[in-house]
Amino acid sequence: MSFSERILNWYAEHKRALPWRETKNPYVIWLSEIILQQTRVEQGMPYFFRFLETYPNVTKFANAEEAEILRLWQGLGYYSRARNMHKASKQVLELHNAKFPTDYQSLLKLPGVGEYTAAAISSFSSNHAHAVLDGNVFRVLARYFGIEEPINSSSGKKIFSKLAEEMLDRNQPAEYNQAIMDFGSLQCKPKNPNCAECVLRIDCRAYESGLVNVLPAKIKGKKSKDRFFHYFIIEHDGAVLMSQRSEGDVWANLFEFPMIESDADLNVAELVQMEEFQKDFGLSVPTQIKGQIKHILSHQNIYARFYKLEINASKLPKKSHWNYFILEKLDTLAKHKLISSFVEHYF
DNA sequence: AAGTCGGGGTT
DNA sequence: AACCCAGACTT
Repeated sequence: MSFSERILNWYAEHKRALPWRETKNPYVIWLSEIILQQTRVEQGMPYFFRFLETYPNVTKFANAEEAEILRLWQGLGYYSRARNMHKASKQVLELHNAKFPTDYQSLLKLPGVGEYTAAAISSFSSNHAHAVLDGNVFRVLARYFGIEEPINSSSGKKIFSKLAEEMLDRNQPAEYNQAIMDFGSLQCKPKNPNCAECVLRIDCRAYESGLVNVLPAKIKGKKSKDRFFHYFIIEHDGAVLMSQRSEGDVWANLFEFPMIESDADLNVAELVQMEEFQKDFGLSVPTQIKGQIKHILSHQNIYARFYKLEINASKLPKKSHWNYFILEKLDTLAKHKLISSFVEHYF
C-alpha cells in the first residue's frame, strides 16, 4: 500500500472531530488556521468559537475596530496575527468584493497568510492540490524518509517542501492534508511516538535506523535573554494610568502600566535612583505590591515587579502613550498576559 | 540565514 | 529546562 493510502486508512479510523472540519467556508477556515498557527488545538478552540460568533463573516471582521479584535485575541499570543487578520479582511473587501479567495496565489498575498496557511485554506475549502507543511508534516516526512537535514534550515525547507508536494494525494488533497497532520499529531508524536502500532513502520527509515528520537533535526536558536520590568500602579479619581506599548518590541500596541526596564534586578532604593525614574516620577516613593513574577516567553525571561505609586497627577509628564482609564474600562483594553493576570487579582 | 513574535502543554 | 505547537515576517 502506498504512503498516502496508509495515512488515509489510519485517518479514517483515528480522525479528530474538529469544528472547522465541518465547513468549506474559506473565511471560517482562515479564521481557524490563523488561530492555530503555533497554537495547540485545545488552546485555540475557545478563541475560534468566540471569533466566529463575534464576526460571522469577513465583512463584519473588516468593519470591526482593531482594538476590539486585539481584545478578543487577548491571551493567545503572537498578537501580530490579529493585526494582520484585520488588514487581510479589509483586503478581501477591497480586492475580492468581500468574497474570501480560495486560490493559493491570492491567499498568499493576504497579510499573515504564508505557504502553510495558503495551502490549508485552498485545499480544505476547494480541494485544490497544495500540500500543507507544518510541524507535523515535517516530523512525519523526516522520520519516514530518514532525512537528517534540519527542518529549519533553508535547504531543509526546500527539500521538505518538494517532498511534501510529491507525497500529496492529488485525488483527495483536502483529506490527505488533514490526515497527515492528524497522523503527526496523534501517532508520530514528537516524544514517545506510537511506533509499536504504526502503519508506516515497515518502511520507516528512522525506525529502521533507530533515529526516531533524533528526527526531525533542528538548528537550535539563541538562548533566552533576561529582562527586568518595573510596573507602576498610578491611580487618580477611580482611574488608572495605562501605557500603550510601542512597536518593534514584544507585545506591540498592547496596554500595560507605565514601566521602567532595567538590565538587572533592582531593589526599591536602586530603582528610585534611576535617571528615568526621577525624570518621570521625581521623588515619589514606590511601594512594592508583591514579589517578583517570572514570565517566560519563547525567547526571553521577563522578571516583573509591581509597585503602587502615590504621585500628584500634575507632577506627571505628559506622554502620548499614557492615558487614564476608569476601572470599568480597564477590562476593554487588550493587555498581555503579565498585565491581565495582575489586573485580575488586584482590581 | 538568523532573529523576532506569546502562551501553554509535555516530557 | 528543553522542546513543541495546523508559522509568518523582518532584518
